[in-house]
Order: sequence, then C-alpha cells, then structure tokens
Amino acid sequence: MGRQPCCDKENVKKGPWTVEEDRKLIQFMLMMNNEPCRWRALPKRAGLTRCGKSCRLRWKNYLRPDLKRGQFSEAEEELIIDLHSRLGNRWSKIATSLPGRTDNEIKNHWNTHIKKRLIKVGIDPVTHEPLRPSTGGIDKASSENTDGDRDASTNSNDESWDLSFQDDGDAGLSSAWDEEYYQEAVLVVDVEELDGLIDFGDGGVGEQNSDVSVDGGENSTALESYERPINVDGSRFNK
DNA sequence: AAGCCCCCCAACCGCCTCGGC
DNA sequence: CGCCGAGGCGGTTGGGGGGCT
Repeated sequence: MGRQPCCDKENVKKGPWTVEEDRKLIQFMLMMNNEPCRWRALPKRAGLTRCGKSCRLRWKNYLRPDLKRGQFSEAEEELIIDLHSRLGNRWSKIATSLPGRTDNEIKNHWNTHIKKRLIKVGIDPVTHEPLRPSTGGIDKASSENTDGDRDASTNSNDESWDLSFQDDGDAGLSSAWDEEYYQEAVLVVDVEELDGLIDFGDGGVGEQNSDVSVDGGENSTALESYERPINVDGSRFNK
C-alpha cells in the first residue's frame, strides 16, 4: 500500500530558504505563539510553498528565538560526550540537556568535530572504549583514517592533546553572531504590525480562521519580542 | 590567479512512534 | 485491536566556501 507522502512533492519548493520564506514562517509562528496547530497545514496558511516537515525543521533548527548557536563550549562538548556514552545516537535526548542547542546541531558537531577528536585521542566514538588498550595513546591507524582533515593536522603534537579539547583557534563568537555581521544582517519583524498583515478573524491570535495568510511585505521596523539574524541575501550563516 | 580538494552544516529522506478513531 | 495520519528522529546528502597547490 505504501505511506502517503507528507506533501505533494511536485508543487513543493526545496533547497535553501530565502529571507522572504523565513520572514513568513517567523511571522506565522509569532502569530501562533510559537506553537503551530499542525505542521502539515502550516505552509498553506503561512503562504509558503514548502513541505510542512521542511517548515518544522527550519523553525526548530534555525529560526526558533531561543536557539543559542555559535561555538560549542568545552563544557557543552564534555556533556555531549558524557551523554553520548550513555544514550548513544539519541540526539534529541542529548539536545534536551543542552538548552538552546538542536539535535541537528549536536549531531553535526559530533560527526564533524567530536568524533574525530575522540578517534585522535584513541577512543572509540561508538563504544567510548580505548581503541587500542595497550598502545596507551593515539591509534595511528585511526588517526590516518580521519581522511586527512585539517583539524587533525593542526593537533598532531599529541603531548598537548587531551580530552578537554583545546580550541582549534576559532574561539569566541561564531561568525554568524559576529557583532558587525549582526548589524547588517539582523531581520526584524514588527509584531505590532502583524495585525495589519494577517486576518485573524474574530478569534484573535491562535484562533484564526483558515483564510489566514501572511504578506511578507516591507514590514521590518522596530522589534517588540523577536529578533533573529538572517543573512540579508538569504544565505545561511556559514563562515 | 586559477583550479582543485575537502570540510562543514543546512536541509532532505525515509522510517519510527504515538495518539486518535 | 488495528488502521491511519501527523510529528519526531536519525542517517545522509550536496552545495558553499575556505585552504592548498
């Protein structure tokens, strides 16, 4: 029989989100007090041509106002390792212990940084056991298995390498939250103007009728309760 | 200066779980 | 109890961009 697809793939936009799409989603979520009724119904009501799942991911992993973003602290990394040793790849569970971090973010950080570092210090990232108990240190084979990444090469002096994970040199604010960048890229949504954009009907916020739509016009003035930096060109926060 | 390589991470995909009926 | 729909989760992908040759 097969599962019904979550959306009509023919008429659904994919790929990176644009500023306008973000704006529409943010406005809609603000209107709903950050609690959408049904994700599958959201795109239509928010005026988006995205799959509901895609909207959910975008909001949860990127637009949510309580996200921390930026570099993981040493304490956070240690906590992730500890939780991973007990929970395994249950990223969402791990994420619940790291406020402001998403499961996707933690998963990416694990796969791109922590995993490699554990291997480098001779610890199996899956079992958290020493890779070679008798070698008492770096597993050469494993080190060579890290496909020659740049991180590894910068830390080849293993005398100074321990589980506290010395910084790779890019400490401090991530580029995404760099002050100067923030100044040019911050997206401001004027909550007070939402009434002018959205027809709530008589029910008010949270009780709007199905005709609700969002007009992503030029409504970027003062901010009352929401500020998220979004690249002005709609690109992501990459360095 | 140009081209190549490779890392990073946002986003997608498919399966799983849960709740309503 | 089984079915179905919706959200959640974890694995994977692929494009952007920085570093290297």
